[in-house]
Amino acid sequence: MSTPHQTKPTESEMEILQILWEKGDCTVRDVHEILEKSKEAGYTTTLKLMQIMHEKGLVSRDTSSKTHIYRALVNQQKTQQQLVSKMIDNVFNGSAARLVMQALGNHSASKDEIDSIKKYLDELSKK
Amino acid sequence: MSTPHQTKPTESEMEILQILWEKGDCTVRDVHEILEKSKEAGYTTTLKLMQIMHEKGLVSRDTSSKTHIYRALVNQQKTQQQLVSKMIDNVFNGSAARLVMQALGNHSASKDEIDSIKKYLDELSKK
DNA sequence: ATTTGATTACGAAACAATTCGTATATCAAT
DNA sequence: ATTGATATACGAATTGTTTCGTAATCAAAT
Repeated sequence: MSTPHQTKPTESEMEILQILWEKGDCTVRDVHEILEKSKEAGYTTTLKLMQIMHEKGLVSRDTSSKTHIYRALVNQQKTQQQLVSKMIDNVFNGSAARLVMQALGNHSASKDEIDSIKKYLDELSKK
Repeated sequence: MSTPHQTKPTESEMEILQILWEKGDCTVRDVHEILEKSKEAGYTTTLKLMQIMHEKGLVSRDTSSKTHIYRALVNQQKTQQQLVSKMIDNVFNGSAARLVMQALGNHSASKDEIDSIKKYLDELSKK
């Protein structure tokens, strides 16, 4: 019995998954309105993407009413893990530590974030 | 004066850049032989990829002898930063901390690695 | 000089991702 | 019933990536 090999979501698909993970059940319009804030896109483009995601099994779809309701089917943690692992391999030659430092070296991490990571590392060390 | 907008390398291009960053100057055959260890690929496929990378300005090419010599033109740190930033946005909703924890939560990080990250974080905090 | 082997050049096929126009269906308001 | 607004379905164009076959070129060995 083999796991049904989950194919890696594309960038556009990730944008949509983010929204579904946060909001839960969504119509195409729900998703599209959020997407529009950060991106130029036609409605039917978003629709088509979500239909394809359904074909791929990334999302479920409730078609009982005229307006379909979508929901993420793939797990957020698992998907993130999958993508991070790939990046560690493909970009950082297998070293998780180097990825971490690169991610933190940037301005992007705030003092609070750094503290919470420290705490997390302490937890890890204990084991 | 605008920066010459460096387009994000594809996965295959990253595989090749990794090799060039490590080895320095390489012929197509050099690269191909290393690539073959971890991947099925024809020689002309590798050649074509490197030619395209040259067109894109990712690598330089010395054609003074019959066998051309390639070298990475893009900076390793900058490229990694670019890809990590994109992933933080696209996969982790802008939170570097969450990416870091995801990367570390995995089996992958050893005790030594964790310690070196801690040290790094202390340096960061001081500023 | 000819052959052999390795190299680059070129083009095209195969595939995947993205975008959107147009057609069709449904429902609610008139 | 008709209209208008909104939804999905479908197909196709566009663009980017990957793959590789074939031809042309060159150099070394015979």
